[in-house]
Amino acid sequence: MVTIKDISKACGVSPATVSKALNGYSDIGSETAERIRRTAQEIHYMPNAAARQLKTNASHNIGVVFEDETHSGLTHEYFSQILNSAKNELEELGYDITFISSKIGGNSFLEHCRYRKCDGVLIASVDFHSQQVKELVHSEIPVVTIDYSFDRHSCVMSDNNVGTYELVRYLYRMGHRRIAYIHGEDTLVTRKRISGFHRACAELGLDIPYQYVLEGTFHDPMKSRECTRELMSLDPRPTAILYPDDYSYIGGRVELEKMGLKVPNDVSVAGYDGINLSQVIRPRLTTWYQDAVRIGQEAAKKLIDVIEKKQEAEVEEIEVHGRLIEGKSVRDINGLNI
Amino acid sequence: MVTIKDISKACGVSPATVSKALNGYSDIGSETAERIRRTAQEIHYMPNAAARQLKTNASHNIGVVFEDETHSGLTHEYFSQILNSAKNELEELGYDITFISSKIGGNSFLEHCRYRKCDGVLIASVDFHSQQVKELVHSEIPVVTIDYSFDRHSCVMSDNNVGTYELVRYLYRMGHRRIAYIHGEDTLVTRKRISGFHRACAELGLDIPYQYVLEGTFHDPMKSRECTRELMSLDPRPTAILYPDDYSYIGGRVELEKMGLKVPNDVSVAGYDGINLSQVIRPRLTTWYQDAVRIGQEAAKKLIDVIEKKQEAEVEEIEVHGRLIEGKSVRDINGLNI
DNA sequence: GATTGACGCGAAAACGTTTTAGGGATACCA
DNA sequence: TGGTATCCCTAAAACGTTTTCGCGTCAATC
Repeated sequence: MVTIKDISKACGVSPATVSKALNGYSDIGSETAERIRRTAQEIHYMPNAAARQLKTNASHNIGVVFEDETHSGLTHEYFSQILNSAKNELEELGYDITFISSKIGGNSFLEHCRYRKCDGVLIASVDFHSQQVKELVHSEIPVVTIDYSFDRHSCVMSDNNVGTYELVRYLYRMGHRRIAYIHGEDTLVTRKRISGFHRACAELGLDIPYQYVLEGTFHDPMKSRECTRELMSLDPRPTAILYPDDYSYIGGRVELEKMGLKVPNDVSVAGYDGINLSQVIRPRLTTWYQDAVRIGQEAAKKLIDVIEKKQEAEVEEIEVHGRLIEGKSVRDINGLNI
Repeated sequence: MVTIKDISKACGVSPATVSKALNGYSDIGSETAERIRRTAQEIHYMPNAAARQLKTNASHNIGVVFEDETHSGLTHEYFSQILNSAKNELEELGYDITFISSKIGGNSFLEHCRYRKCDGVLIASVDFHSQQVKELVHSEIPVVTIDYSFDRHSCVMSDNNVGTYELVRYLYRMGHRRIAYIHGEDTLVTRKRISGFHRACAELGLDIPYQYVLEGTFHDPMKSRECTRELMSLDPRPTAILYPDDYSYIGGRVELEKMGLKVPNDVSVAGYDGINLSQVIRPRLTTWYQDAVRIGQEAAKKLIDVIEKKQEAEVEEIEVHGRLIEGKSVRDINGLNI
């Protein structure tokens, strides 16, 4: 392995000088610095991350907490995209990422982070109420969360309130008045969405019966099949259903087919997320697109920001705007007597 | 930060003794060792990974090379599952994983690995012909590949030859004789599958016209739409189509619907992979299940094996068995005059 | 000619571990 | 008694960096 000493010998200077030259210190003569840099290139010098970390106490390593118990973290298109985009952004900034699990270097997220000396942590797709997560958030390590907000910590999420608000308004414009909503389990995101739902209903003067609003589960086709069946056995039936996410709709759809109902002729539907899949199935799904790529980027940038100017990087709740994707899954029933 | 010295002071022994006790060396008295371990627990000692790595030259860190240029790595269900399962297995064995990119610590995969001192590397879902990958494979770093095989290196893949072989036989049993095959781009996996296809055809005495075998692209619904259209405009039409993977079928399906053809009444189809999605759509897809979880596990175990007994860990090509998932997408046309 | 400041560089300590080589007890054997 | 084996433990060096502090040189200024 080629070290700083090899360069120092080759150039006839001290190791200290090499280190400084390579790190761009100003107290090294410009031609010396140039010579050192050239030599480093030539003999393929590669700094030793461990040694550097030992001295500087900075690992240039970002921990990522993704739920893996349910195995829904990495195989979840929305979260995968976020992770992928955060990863790209972090690499751009010179940081690696390490998956944090509670099994390594101790038995909690925090201990794993300490063991690897993560400069910061990104938390997403996880049970935010768990003791482990709380412990991590309240530790000395900079943290940015995605789709959840803790006091005194920055977070990134999409405009959930606006999303359902606009979806409802869209359905209304298409003539729908009996709008059902299967929402996700109780999380901050869900609460914002429900609030957007009610806000729109209030503004539009819609009086939605409580049976039309059901608690489902995110990313769970089976649960949404149940809910769909329940909704469609009400009298009167809803003319449109809002699903908690696109993937859940896939389940609901099976149930609708089973009942002999066609989308959108017999019932209109809309999803949430705007994953690729939703635009590949037929009819193309009308849905609210969450810009997962931007969410990942913003989270990464904010985290680095917090790490680098620790003292006072502004604590903020970054909202990433989504947009309506108009598919073919909502029927215009204006004028029809339904 | 609490170090080995704090323990040594608290216990009145030397740092060396602490280190040995904690690492289970046999030349430490049992009650001393016990006392040291207890103290370590009490004051929440956490070894410093960087310092340890600097001394031992082992990082307990595994590099993972996943393609991200096409962004199909992390959002690809099959590969995500492999990654997730490899990650779990590696964590079980005390290893962390780090995503390797060519942007950090130099400008190639190899340099990044060296910078982070990865003990080994897992390569999957990547252009195996690229210079970067070759350089990495031929370096001093232990490597295990997934779905591709290099000389003198172990690899893991599923029984691709058997997969298509059995699919064809299944279609044959269901009465199909005009079987079309859209395969993936030219890779080792594809070649094995094509060979399985022809082997079955030969055994069954099927004479498949060359127009029935088309080169598509893995995981690309659009490309498979094209191919589907091409196949269905042939005369005579195939009665069954084998797709390169489940996800690709989603595209083909749209084209079939557009042509007014129903699955499986008008045409039978089968996929490959057995991802969740394929069992959630209707009709449920008949497909060959690749055991991504086992693939990830085996790859992880093999890699650690190579790392730990470097000299002669057996070089092997590990084949993970899949199985047929019988959905509803293939019609039994025995006796029908088609 | 003396003083000062800027500039360019190096010595050495430090980060927290692991590991080698050996030292002091104690016990056992001849 | 002396030798030797066994057991427990330690001193100290080493891993490859970074960084503080100070030193020498040279030019400019008084």
